[in-house]
Amino acid sequence: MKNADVHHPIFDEIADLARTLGHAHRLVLLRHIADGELAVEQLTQLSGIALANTSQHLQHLKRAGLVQTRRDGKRVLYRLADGPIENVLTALRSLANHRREQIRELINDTMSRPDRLENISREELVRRMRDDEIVLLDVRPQEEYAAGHLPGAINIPVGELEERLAELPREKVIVAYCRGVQCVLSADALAILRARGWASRRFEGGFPEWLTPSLDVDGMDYESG
Amino acid sequence: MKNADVHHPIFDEIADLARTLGHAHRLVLLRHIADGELAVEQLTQLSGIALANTSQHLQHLKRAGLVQTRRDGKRVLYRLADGPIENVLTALRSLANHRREQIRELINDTMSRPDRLENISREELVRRMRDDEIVLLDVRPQEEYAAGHLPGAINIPVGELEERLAELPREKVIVAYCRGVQCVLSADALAILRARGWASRRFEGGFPEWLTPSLDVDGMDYESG
DNA sequence: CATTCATTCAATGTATTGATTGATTGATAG
DNA sequence: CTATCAATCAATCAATACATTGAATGAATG
Repeated sequence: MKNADVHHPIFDEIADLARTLGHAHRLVLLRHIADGELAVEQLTQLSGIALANTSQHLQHLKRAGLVQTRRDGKRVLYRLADGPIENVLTALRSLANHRREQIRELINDTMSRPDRLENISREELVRRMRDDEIVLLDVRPQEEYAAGHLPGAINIPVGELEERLAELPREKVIVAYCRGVQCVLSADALAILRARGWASRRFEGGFPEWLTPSLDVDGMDYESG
Repeated sequence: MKNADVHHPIFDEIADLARTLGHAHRLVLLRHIADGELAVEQLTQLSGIALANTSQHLQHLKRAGLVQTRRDGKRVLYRLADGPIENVLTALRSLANHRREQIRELINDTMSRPDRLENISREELVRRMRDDEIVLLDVRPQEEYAAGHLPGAINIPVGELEERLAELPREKVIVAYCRGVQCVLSADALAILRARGWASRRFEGGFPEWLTPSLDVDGMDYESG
């Protein structure tokens, strides 16, 4: 027996639908439209999306059968199509909230035991990097990063951190590091990150500790083999 | 008052989630995983998706928090994460079904009055093209199409129609045309399209009628202005 | 500790998607 | 008929997403 039923075109149709919902602008537009019929320009004002762009997203929604239109003089009014559209939006929203809460718990775990757990050991670092639970953040100046850094680390100097927070994934724990124990860059970074709600920790030893594996590790050979 | 609350990051998070569901492969994988823990290779066999590709999609799902993993010997087992995931899938599926039914009604409308409505008038054609309800299909050979065709028409010669059906949108009525009343190409096309479940009609006059506006039109001037 | 198996990573090419700009269409008012 | 306003189209560019390939990792087995 082949697995023919699995390639059923319904999966493509559902995927198309989901992709249509896969853009914040379209979700915003849908939400407004759900409150009642609106013209394109009203929607641009409510949403702050540029006119032509709004029009394109609206037509995407129309193609997908999620909204319908009618003309009223010069204006084109958009309304929600019938069908269980709001169910889908509600379900998505509640799933997103569920995830948010889980992340919040993670943050609280970390923050309720502030200093004991602020530092992360090398073993935990390696393990959780492998399991993709954390993101390594190198907060040293760009030149130092270029000269060498921990594998997988992304580089955002502390000075630029505030404005580049968008580059960090919301659902992971951020582990910041800098030049080592005596360096305060990563501590500053933690302050910023925690103020903005990220779960964050510190790899205290920084780049130097990474280069000297024998300090607190038992039998792993990195460069000696 | 600004519309700041509208740019709430929750919209981005929901959009990310929706995009994750926006690919047929991931939906297929999710469906299988929902039946119980499965290893990557089992999933490749059930789904027919290439190994590395399966792995990538699975990791996409994991990043999005929809599945979780554990190791069992050499294998990595994927299971559904908790949270209202199945609600979302159910809601999406029922919305997709709703749309399917609407399309089916449309088809039945067309097919139950076969000959009366098989032909589409020029006015109806123009109006429904404008409202984006139909897709114009030119089934003549590629050279004739290149020499001139109706605005917006796509060209698929009848001979290639079977294998290129995927290029046609499922949710619109297909209007086929060819060289004119005495030409049977578009009639053949209709047979193929209807057998595959498309709502389809025929612009009987074909390309020639389009070029001679005065035949059955009242006051529109096309090339006489 | 070399081999094998399951999975993941990394790199590449290609296709899609989205934002932006300026031109165009459709409907109304003067 | 022309001017004006609302909306859409068309074209372009940058960014992203996917599939595919071959290499690399991690765990078990002999």
